[in-house]
Amino acid sequence: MSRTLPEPVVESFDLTVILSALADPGRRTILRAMYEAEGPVDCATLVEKAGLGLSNPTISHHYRVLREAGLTRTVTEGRRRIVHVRREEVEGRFPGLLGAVLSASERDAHG
Amino acid sequence: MSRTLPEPVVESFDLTVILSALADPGRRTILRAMYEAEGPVDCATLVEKAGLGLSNPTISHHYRVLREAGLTRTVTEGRRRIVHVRREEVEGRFPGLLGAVLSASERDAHG
DNA sequence: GGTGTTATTCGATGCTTGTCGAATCGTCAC
DNA sequence: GTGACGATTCGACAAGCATCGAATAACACC
Repeated sequence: MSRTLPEPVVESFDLTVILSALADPGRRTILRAMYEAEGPVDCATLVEKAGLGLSNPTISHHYRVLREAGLTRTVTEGRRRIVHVRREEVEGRFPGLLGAVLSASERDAHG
Repeated sequence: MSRTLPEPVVESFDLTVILSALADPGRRTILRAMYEAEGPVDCATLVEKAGLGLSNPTISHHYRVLREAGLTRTVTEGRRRIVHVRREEVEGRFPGLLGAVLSASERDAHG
């Protein structure tokens, strides 16, 4: 069976939590890779694509932070985790925020 | 004499530092008050306007974080500190970012 | 110079965070 | 079942951060 991991509803998004999540360069790299991939991707592929030199526990931790902030959705699919960015919801709640941060992340030297 | 307190040049802005600075609700409140005030304001007036219940050392610390991130400029003027947001510079480096965060901050329950 | 004002620095404290190794869990394939 | 795989959880650690009270600094004004 596939199930969606715990995540906040859009009404309870907290800007402090979201910005804290975005304040980490590793998480921004993950998020950008997820954003550029069109449609859902599994974690392993994404991590490889992002190419950050972090251990699995750390990456798993970052996925959780992003998800609990409301930025991403994770669905279990067999032993994979399929992830994607909750674009419309984030955009509806905080218009322009995600786009601005991600394009800023491209310009920034450290991602 | 009036002098400008240490601040980074726009080329060395670091997105991680900027987002970390923006991730604190107190700092966002200060920044929003500074942004809404047209033209430079002194710290005392601004703090009163912002109305956050924090001690002076803490507020001073927040001013410093904002300044060292490159978001604000502080100029000493007698015993006052005149502050303002470095709008054009931030906008030139990370377009849309500041506006998105500040308008998000207005929508957010916790600032 | 002495005094009050404005803001910073110092030192301490408690909390949070990023990171990892080891152990664990759920799932698929054989 | 047994093993391998993908990912999470647990426990720990060092680093960073927000906060405050007390002390300090810079300045204006009489």
